Amino acid sequence: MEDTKRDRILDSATKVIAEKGYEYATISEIAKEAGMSTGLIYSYFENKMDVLFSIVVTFLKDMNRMNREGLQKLEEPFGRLHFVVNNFEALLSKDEKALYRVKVITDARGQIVMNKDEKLEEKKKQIILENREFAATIERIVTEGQTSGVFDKTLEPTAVRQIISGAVERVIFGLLYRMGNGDEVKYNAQDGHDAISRMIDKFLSA
Amino acid sequence: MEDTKRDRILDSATKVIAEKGYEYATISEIAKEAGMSTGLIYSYFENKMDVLFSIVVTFLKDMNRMNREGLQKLEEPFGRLHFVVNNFEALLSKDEKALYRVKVITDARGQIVMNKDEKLEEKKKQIILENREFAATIERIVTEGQTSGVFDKTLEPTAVRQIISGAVERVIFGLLYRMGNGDEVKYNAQDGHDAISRMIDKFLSA
Amino acid sequence: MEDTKRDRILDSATKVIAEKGYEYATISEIAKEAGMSTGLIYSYFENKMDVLFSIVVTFLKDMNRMNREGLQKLEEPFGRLHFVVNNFEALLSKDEKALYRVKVITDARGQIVMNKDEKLEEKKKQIILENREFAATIERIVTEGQTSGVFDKTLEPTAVRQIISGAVERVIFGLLYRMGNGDEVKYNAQDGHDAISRMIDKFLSA
Amino acid sequence: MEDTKRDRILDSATKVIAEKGYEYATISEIAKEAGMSTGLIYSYFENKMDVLFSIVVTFLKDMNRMNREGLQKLEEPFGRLHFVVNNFEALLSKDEKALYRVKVITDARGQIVMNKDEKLEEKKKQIILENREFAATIERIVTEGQTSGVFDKTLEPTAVRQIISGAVERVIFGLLYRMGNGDEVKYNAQDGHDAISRMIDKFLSA
DNA sequence: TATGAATGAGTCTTCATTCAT
DNA sequence: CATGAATGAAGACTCATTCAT
Repeated sequence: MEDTKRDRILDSATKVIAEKGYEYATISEIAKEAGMSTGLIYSYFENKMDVLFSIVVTFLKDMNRMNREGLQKLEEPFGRLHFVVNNFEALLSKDEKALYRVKVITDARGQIVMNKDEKLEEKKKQIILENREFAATIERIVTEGQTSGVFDKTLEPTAVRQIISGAVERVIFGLLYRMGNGDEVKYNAQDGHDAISRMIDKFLSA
Repeated sequence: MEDTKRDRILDSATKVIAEKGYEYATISEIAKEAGMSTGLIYSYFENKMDVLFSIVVTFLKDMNRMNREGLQKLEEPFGRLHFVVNNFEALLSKDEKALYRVKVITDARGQIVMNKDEKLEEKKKQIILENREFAATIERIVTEGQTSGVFDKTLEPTAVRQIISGAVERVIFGLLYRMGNGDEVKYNAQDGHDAISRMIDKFLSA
Repeated sequence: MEDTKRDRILDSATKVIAEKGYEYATISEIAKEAGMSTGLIYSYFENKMDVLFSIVVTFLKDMNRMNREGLQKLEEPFGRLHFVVNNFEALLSKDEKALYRVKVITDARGQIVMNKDEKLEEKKKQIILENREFAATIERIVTEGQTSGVFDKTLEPTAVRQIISGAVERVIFGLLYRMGNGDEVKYNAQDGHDAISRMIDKFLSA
Repeated sequence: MEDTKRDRILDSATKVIAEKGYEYATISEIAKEAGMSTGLIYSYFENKMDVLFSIVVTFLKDMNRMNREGLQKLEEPFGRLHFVVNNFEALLSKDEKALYRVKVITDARGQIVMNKDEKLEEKKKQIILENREFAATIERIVTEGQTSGVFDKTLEPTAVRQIISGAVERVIFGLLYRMGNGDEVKYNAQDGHDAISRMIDKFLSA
């Protein structure tokens, strides 16, 4: 029951933050969206930023767990890399509302580094740890692929990681903001996925 | 002289916003950084968001102008695409402080769509227009490259555009935040640039 | 309970605005006077001007209601006119603090016309409507009195209305500012009332 | 030459203050209206309130001087009273722009009492003195009229003074604000003047 | 647990006033 | 004299956070 409520807060927060941005998302609107009072949020979270961090932690933990479990059964470097990217995409867009997460996670990136709040130090560490695991996962796959000769050996693994995650994030962003900043996109979810797969295949091939 | 002062505000704002994020960047800190009083900022800009928008407009205009001028002399699709990416990178990282712009421009993306301020409507339109020009420039190069048979014809141009700009942005971000979220990078500016070039070459080749 | 609090704000505001004038009355002083925090005022009112408008609306509504109710039982033109004036006086000076209202309402007159705030448009309309009702009430009494031959037929009703309300307002002002601008008065509330009554009787008699 | 400039400031200030109210009238707008820089205003006046006070002083001095000069030749109480009222009206509405003065003087009434500015103490005293002279002038006429049996002896002179000045002020206000608060008037300047004359005649007659 | 009224620190923004030129 | 750029104090308003009920 309690967990249900905590999740409801996280869901509402994800939606509201994605729509307005972290700064303009108010606790009272998140509470209203979750159908509860503002006060209750503070019995589940330390403060507003804790909510943001919690969304990120949850996302990262889910992703890393999925990767740990699935990668055990996969050997082939390209297959492994696609698996990771698929998980990332899946978590970011498994349902309509979850699409919001991309925005929230982007928003959070800046906040995490800046955070000075003592009470969130623990959660910050978790995020850093999970981030590191995710980063290491990709880098390991790349390095292994390079060692085994399937991947281009001249590529710097952390650069590859940034290129792939940046590309994925932006492709999803494009789907999220059809609204109009002048850079609308013309692909759908499937097209976006295909384009990324192709990019990975070609980019990394030796 | 006046323009110097306006530029000084824009520079300080870029720095402060990049460091703290738009929401936590206060006008008074921007003013202090620029070595002037808060009031003076308001004789150069309508309000805080106007400052943000102005940074973006300046950046986009510079970039589009550089593209318009340079692309005239280039014929080859890959050369043209690299030229555009180089300009983007150059503007984002030509000097130490300019690196901040990536962060600011990312921050601004959310604010632009949300903006309701009547007084900034004109500037918002400019941003949308410039965004559109940039988007169109890349898409045109892609389409032309596909028509002439040098580029992979199965790729959707707007998806290509998102992939490339997302990748570039993230690679630069990686340089900016060496600080520690758990996803530190191990490349330098040159390595990053090379990785992107290679990605583009391989990704788009027919 | 809530209404008590709203009323407390209105009372404090009336006092502070009367003492300092609308411009120099600060929300924080009104709050202090009401024994609450500044923030709370904003959960009862849109903004500072809303507070001012609300005082006026309340006053005008009370007055018009009293007139509607009492005038039904009165036939004689002079009696009717005195009744309206008595109500006006009574509302303006029924207790020590209420005397402040004269000043506030005078202050508000300028603000109402100037107001551009969309959110207060509705309240502004109410004020205009109530003002119109009050004006119409006096004018009707005058016209009826003229038709029945008791009032001087050469007088323009709206001019009569201005003369009477201006006179009443100033007589009360005189009581309010015993303080010293050089135009102190020597009458008390009863004398002032009598002088006005006499003026009305003589001025309007055919 | 200097006096011309000072007068121009006073004129512009009168207009702007009447249109926006003292609080919303900015020095920079007054300066623009007067066709000069903000700084120059400060070589003619101590500060913003000094400008307001100076308008009032000028008005009061003019009025009292006119009364002193003209009343010498008049004997009859009613004639003397009408003369004073005519002067008041004339100064307030001799030309289109001068009509603004009513609003300014009303605005000023509150400010004068409140004023704490040491530098304006002298001017404040002048205003009080001139106010006192004006008040005394009317009161003297009333008392004399009562003594000689032409005026109603039961009327308290200061109450009479308030009634008359309030009535005149409001009648002129009605002409000034045709704009719409719900209490529009239907008389013109001549009608208004006539109504007041009649009121005085009837009100004061023994 | 749950509520939401109440708090008040923190920011943007305005504008009277000054002063270097 | 005259300018208007520059200052910075002051105040409206927001909203995360608390806590009595």
